[in-house]
Amino acid sequence: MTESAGTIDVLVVDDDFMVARVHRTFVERVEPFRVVGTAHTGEQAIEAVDALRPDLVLLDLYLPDLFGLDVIPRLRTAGHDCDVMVITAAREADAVRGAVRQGVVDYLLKPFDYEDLQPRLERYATQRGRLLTTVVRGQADVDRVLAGAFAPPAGSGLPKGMSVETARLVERALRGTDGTLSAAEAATATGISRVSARRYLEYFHATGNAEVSLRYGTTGRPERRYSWRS
Amino acid sequence: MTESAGTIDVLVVDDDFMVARVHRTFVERVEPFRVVGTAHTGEQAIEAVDALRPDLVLLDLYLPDLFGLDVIPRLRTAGHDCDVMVITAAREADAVRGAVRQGVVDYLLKPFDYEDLQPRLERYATQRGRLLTTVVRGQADVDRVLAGAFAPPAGSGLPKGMSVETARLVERALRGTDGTLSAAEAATATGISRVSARRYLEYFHATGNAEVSLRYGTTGRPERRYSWRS
DNA sequence: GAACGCGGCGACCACAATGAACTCAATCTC
DNA sequence: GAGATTGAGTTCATTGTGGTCGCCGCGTTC
Repeated sequence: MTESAGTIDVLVVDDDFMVARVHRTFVERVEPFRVVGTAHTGEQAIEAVDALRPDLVLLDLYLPDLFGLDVIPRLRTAGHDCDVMVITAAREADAVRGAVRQGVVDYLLKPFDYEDLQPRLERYATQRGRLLTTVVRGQADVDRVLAGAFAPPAGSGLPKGMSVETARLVERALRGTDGTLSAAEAATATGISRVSARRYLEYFHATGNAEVSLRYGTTGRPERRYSWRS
Repeated sequence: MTESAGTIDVLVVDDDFMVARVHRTFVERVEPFRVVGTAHTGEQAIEAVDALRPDLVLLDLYLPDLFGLDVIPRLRTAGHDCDVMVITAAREADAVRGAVRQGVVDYLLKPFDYEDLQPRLERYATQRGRLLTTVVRGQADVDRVLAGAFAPPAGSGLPKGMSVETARLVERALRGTDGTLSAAEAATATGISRVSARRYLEYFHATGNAEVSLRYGTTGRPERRYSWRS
């Protein structure tokens, strides 16, 4: 929802007016984030989420009226599916555990610099972009979402050093054969080198599109045989 | 490793009576888990958590009265800090994303075997034990908690000379048999050589995942027989 | 048109599994 | 009880594949 065409709307929650202001300027220096509002109490935060529908809430835990973590279930009950990033001085292990249990996307300790916040926002942005295009075919895809790891191709999400054309070529070769293919066989089948074939096959394995099994019996190192997964 | 404390109380939630029964037996086969109750609807689940105070809830998403994910904020609002592991046939990307946003500890797709559930429960148990003894001194500790939430692929730190695939193969063979296996039997069962089989079995023994007993009586050197340990 | 970035390739090194040869600790034979 | 027997544990050179490094051609940019 809220497909604000790329931008990520942020609500800043901190009881200290000056601190909230600093957070705001920090966030707005990072693309494609945009601060749509500020709140200074838990109740204000809930109202603000209701009104502004942000994608992400930067949440302090020490608020005058509520403990920050108690704000989150209130949001969920109200049907909001925004993400939450905790920014707080709270170092209690219980607070961190509770935050993880509530599914916060990150937990940043005060005091912090712009250099601390910026990479975390960027990590969130890329991770968010991946999730929005994820297709769940099996357990491997689910595990990838949980681990926050790579996403399936789904277009141009290929890592550097790989091209869509070659990927399609290898994919077709792998689909074409009954049974399994080794890296060398895939190479001769596609006409590309063994090294490249192996790189793409291993990529398919990492993304969960291919399954790999080892064949023993011959002397020498065992052979990795790949098969496409539906 | 890490038998930090007592048992972990589990509530099983599934609308299908038979399925809930199966989950129950699966869970009780894993130390130190104990099933303290079963629920078949969302409302039942909430009442059961209220009454039984479990540490972990195995939650199906397709429930007759509520969507499973809507159960979680109800629990949080009621002040329960139990963990949730989703076990469902729901493959919608929205369901997975929503589950992550709610902070579930794992998400397992049906149908599944005991061999699928068991390592996930064990991972949860060790992670839980680790969290309970964590002291937060700085950002690095917080990051470790966040990363460790899902990170370890359950056995990635193998020594040189061994491969994860072969390790998994031997592990499955060892788990599969009732009773015990010798190195030679494991070799024929897996299709690898006796030497390799023994190397992995001995590794499992060294890491505490397998128990070893000697069998005498036959002429010749006594035989080391391995059995898997939970 | 020179400099740069990117993807594929050949060559080389590392590695995991193998099987033969060897060692070892039990039982068997006398 | 000493030595032969036996079958499992242990070592090691061999081997063919996995994996990496740097080069090269090609398209793109300034």
